[in-house]
Amino acid sequence: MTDTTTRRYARESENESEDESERTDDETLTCPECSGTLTSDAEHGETVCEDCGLVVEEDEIDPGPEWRAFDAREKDEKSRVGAPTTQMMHDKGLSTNIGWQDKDAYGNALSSRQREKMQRLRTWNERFRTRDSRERNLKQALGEIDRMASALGLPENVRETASVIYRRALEDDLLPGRSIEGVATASLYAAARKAGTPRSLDELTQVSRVEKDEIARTYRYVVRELQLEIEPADPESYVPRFVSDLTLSEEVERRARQLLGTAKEQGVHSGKSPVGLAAAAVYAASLLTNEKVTQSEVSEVANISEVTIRNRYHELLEAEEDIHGL
DNA sequence: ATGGTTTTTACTGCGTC
DNA sequence: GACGCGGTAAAAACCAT
Repeated sequence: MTDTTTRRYARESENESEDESERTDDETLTCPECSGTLTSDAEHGETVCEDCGLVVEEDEIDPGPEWRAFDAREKDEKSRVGAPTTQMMHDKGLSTNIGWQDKDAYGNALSSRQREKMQRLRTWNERFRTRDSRERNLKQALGEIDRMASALGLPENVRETASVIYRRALEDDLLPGRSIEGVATASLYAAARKAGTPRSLDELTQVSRVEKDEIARTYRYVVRELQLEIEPADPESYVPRFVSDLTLSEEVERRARQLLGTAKEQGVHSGKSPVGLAAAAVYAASLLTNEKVTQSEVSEVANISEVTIRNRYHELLEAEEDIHGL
């Protein structure tokens, strides 16, 4: 479950991508406390920082099987159940599905009489499955979330989180007076930020059927009502995306993070838009590493004005100098 | 609504290829 | 002459009050 977690923000450069071989299915993240590497441990249901031991998430449920199978035949023999539950389907994937093939459990064709019966059952089952408005509501919203998430290239776990948020909004009766679309978009926006793979409101607006103002308004509302704790986006979380969109090296990414780090220590960053800071850091880093990109290129991928980049990157470089001046 | 802050828009001047 | 860059002033957007 924990393997499709947040996008991987490569921050290593010392250990030359060697020791990856052992646990390739564990995506690496960084610890919020000491920025060490996080390791997810499905058996204990925890995500732990290797350096400081901080347990980031507890009590995750491992929906996988408790047995191991070494080939397809064993898997067939040991498996007793269907697919794991998922928040991404409106009924968590738990409802009954009647197969479309007119075959019985042994694969034999059904008599015409039985076929008619099955057809009626299918109809009724479908009606019950999506009967009350809540379920239909959810169905539509989750579809939207899925659509927007893939348009924005957001990983599956973000969609799951968005689904959970939406579900809670629905349960707390936050929907009346607000559009399904709006709440769905707001949920996704919140989920992306929470997962450390933020997308700007502008980006959300591009894929949503709802106006920017409404998204922002609904987002604030949902966050307040559900008491979601979402810190302001960390500029660093935008860096990898910009770097890769501009096809720059790891080195640039490292420098950019470093610049943002010192800027943070100096407190230069408060009140400024995280996106602007990230863009400026990437630009400044590209200068420092002789992999120059133009301001307009950066402004393009970051959706930020060149003026802002200029202002910010001066401040970043000043902060850097002040540190060295000590 | 209001005022303070930040970002954007638009424009200008300078140096380089 | 086009392009990249820096700077500025005024407008627009944003946020807390």
